[in-house]
Amino acid sequence: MTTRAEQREETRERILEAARDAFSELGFKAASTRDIAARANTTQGLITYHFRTKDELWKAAVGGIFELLERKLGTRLASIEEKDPREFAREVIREYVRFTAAHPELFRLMVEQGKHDDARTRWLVKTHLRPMYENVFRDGLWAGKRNGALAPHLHYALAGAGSLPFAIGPEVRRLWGLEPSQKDFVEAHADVVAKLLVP
Amino acid sequence: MTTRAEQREETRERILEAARDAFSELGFKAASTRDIAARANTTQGLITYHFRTKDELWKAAVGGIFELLERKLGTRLASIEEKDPREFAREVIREYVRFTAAHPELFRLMVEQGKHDDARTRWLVKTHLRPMYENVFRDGLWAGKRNGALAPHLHYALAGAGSLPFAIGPEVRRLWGLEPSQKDFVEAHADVVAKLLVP
DNA sequence: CTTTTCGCAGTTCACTTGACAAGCGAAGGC
DNA sequence: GCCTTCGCTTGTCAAGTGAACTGCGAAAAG
Repeated sequence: MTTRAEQREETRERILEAARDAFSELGFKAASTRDIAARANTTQGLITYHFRTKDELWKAAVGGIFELLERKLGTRLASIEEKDPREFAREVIREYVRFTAAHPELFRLMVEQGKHDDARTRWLVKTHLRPMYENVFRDGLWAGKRNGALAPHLHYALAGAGSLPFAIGPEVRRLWGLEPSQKDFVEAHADVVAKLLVP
Repeated sequence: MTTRAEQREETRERILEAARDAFSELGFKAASTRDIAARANTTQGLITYHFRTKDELWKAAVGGIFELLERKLGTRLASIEEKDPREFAREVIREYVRFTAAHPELFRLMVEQGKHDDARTRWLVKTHLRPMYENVFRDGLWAGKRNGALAPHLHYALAGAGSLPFAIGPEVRRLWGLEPSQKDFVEAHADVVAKLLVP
């Protein structure tokens, strides 16, 4: 016995999850609302009903990812207990790598949107990227480090080095015959990146 | 006074350049042949005439980028003269970063295609990524280094860390107010990445 | 029990997409 | 100089595309 409100919320969430998959896989334009509806086991008309336009569906879907990220990554970083500051920094970086390994959609979306300078990018930066940078990175990851002008370079070095092999998993499999989702690979990559950034 | 063969080659090249822009900006599916035609100042029918299908146009366009890359990057790396092996390695990495800064399409295409495991990805790996990796990276960049199992991790760390801020220029501008195409930024980033990878 | 609400599927509409076919007109072979 | 070749434009087609507008049936409200 599900009430109407529950039912509504459940289908909305089903559509959002399908949209997250489709948008991060294909990009905004190439992902069709009919494809998303099919992945969510419903029809295209329902998407219009719940989200009015494709643009609002995108915002809701992407917003969902980032909220999840900020929650999960935030609590993970807070749970690290380590006295040696350098080893602490390394473990924070390892946690970040483990995270992007489990959620490659984030990096895909960042690259996909960061290429353009449209309304969606502006919305993404203002609503999620800037707050996430300020909370998670500046006040969490780099907390205490006064690296000043080097900050942006280290920021993108970490994001790029840590996320790339997981974002392009199919290519890694084809080119190296390795399975980037396997725990061995994730841990090895996390350790390499951590030791590169904190020697 | 242009001969027919010259004219033909010139328009083909104009279309290919427009296709390179469009494909790396929008991805394969979202880049329409009509848009590409408009960028090249012609009509859509002409693309079908010269390349038959969108897929063959993509192969020709992408192939062109990689050929340019292999030539340019290869000669750049060969021109470095430096006795100290560690400083040599750093300078090689700096050259690589300068290169991706000037050609962000490469990284965009890699991420765009590396997400999928379709016929295009297989073609890309077999025709360009594997040869390029073997010639430029294994026998050029990492030449002599026996890093064994670490090779793939260092490979993606360099590619990701070195290329990301240039691939997502618009985001860098919005988020940090920096201009990643400026020489200062490129050199600073090249130096940071070089010193991270070769301490 | 009656009436209203509303989550949802089906259909339609204007428009874009890749591919193709027909025709034009000038360059090039004879 | 005539006629063939061929680079190129235009028109057309079927298959999608996003958005809107139905109508129904069951849950909720009275």
